[in-house]
Amino acid sequence: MVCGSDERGRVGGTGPRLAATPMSAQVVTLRVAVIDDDSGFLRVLAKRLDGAGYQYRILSGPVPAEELAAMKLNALLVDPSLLGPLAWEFLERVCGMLPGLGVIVCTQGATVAQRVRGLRLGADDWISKPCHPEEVMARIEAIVRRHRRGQTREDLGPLVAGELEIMPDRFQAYVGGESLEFTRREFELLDVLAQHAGKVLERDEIYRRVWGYSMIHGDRSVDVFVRKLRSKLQRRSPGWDYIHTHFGIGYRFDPQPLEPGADLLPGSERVAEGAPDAPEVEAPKPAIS
Amino acid sequence: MVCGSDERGRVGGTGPRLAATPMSAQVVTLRVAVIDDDSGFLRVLAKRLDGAGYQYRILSGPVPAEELAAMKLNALLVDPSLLGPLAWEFLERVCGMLPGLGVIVCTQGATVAQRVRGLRLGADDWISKPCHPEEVMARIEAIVRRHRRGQTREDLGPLVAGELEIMPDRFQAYVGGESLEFTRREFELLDVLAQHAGKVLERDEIYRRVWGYSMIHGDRSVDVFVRKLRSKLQRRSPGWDYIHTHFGIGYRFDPQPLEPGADLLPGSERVAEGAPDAPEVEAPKPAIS
DNA sequence: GCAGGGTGTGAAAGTTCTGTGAACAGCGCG
DNA sequence: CGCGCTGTTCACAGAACTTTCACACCCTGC
Repeated sequence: MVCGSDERGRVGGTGPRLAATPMSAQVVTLRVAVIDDDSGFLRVLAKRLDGAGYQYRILSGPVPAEELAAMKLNALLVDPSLLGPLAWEFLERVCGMLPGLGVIVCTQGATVAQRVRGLRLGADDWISKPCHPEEVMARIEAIVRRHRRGQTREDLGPLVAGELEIMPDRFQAYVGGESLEFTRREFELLDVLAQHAGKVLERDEIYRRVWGYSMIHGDRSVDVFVRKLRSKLQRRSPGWDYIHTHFGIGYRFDPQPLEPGADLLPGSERVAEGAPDAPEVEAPKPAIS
Repeated sequence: MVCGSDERGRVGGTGPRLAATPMSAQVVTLRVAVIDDDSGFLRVLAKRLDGAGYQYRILSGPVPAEELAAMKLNALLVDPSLLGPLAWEFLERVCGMLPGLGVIVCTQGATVAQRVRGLRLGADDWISKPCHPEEVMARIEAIVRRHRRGQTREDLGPLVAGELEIMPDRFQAYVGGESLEFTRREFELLDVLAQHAGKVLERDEIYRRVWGYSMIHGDRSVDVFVRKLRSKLQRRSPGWDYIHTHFGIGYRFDPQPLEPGADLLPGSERVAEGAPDAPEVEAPKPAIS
């Protein structure tokens, strides 16, 4: 059953929306962190960042990757020279944990080998000091732009699916005008799923889009929230199946009306498992759907 | 020459399959084009590109964006100095037209203003010559990696083979719009085979691509899964042979319609095949072919 | 034609994954 | 400070999937 749900579709809405940074700001406000301690460089750079209207934060020392994750950054500019010998480890850790973050190394006097290593560890760009702040800005923009590209465009218009109406601007979804009282995370999860309606999203992908960083192995948060969603959806919109499980992969949002009489169709009597004449080659295992 | 031999059913999509997810494909073959005429630079770069196993193409002059689009590239390395005054226009056009392409400018003696302009026009990186080829490689990788992140499998078009339609974004294959309910491994195996349609894949190679590591001697998993595939394929698409055995070697995916009269040969009297859903416990022994 | 190893098949045994209920921790609020 | 709400983590049972096994059968080489 290839989703016959044509009743999807954003209506209205315009500008792009970031997934990692669920801010609704129409104007693209980038969130940038700078790990550096060169006061002269910082001064001129800060001026440019202000001029561009970015939100930024200057950090003059190592910061745990978890903290960076909490900042919901778009880009990180870092001079590894003040991180000491742990710089490589830091870089690897940050890049691995925050695949959605643009990482730019900006330092003085690095060898080709060092630059290559940094880039291979996950850095997106490597700038050699001294450098012109405007070029730094342009590179930050290029990194962020590139990252956004390929990301599905999301717009802020309401999304209708089945009996459900998702309104991103209110962080809420409705059935028949009544709110389903989703919490923030629940809503974001639903929104992410609904934006990719019809497609199977892997757990890790879902996690990254909703939580903003990579899922650690064994985390069941996605499952738990899916249950919450299902529970609320089912209460307000029984008769529809919205979220389907794909074993070993993830979930797929695809509203489908449940046929009330589906189970009455053929011989109403339960075709017991012991049907003597059924060769039972391989029952059409009703995969979780 | 860039264009490889994957001129099969995959429709839509922007190039080779990615391994953004831990799915199949171990070897990621990037497709790169280089617009440059510096023979020395090209020589050493070509060596690196070969070493990395990339498919690439050297172009020594301007190429219309449409042509670049047709090459399904992952990245483009360009020296604007040989494009003359139209370089900026070219850059803007290419970047605007092919948002999925990573563009790296590599040229000699550019001013900060020029670099900034290039980056703002859409270039993803700007390298100053002279530069180390290894760094160029690392930057290409970084660009492509960055670009792939946050991307879903949406761009992977469906693959059509026989009556079968393989849809990577759903981890599922369909016949006549009906899902064959493949499990994850089954699907990955089918996908790997189908991507190399017509070619015989050795068991070990199949195993490595699907399971991700080397097969230990005596493992029959591939055989077992091939049986599952055949079973499901045969139920939904009788009349077609998809997977062929090559004794002592492995398997080959190659959809072939069965000729209705073919089974008249030996005494295999066909059980009524009228009902599509007939139990059909045992198909006429499929001669290994 | 025969022996030996490769392949098809069905089913049991073994793993991993998901649904679920509930405990636990952090936070803002009255 | 207790309370309600939210989000996270845990443990367990059942379901779904993989792997392993044994055996029949087929192919190839001698």
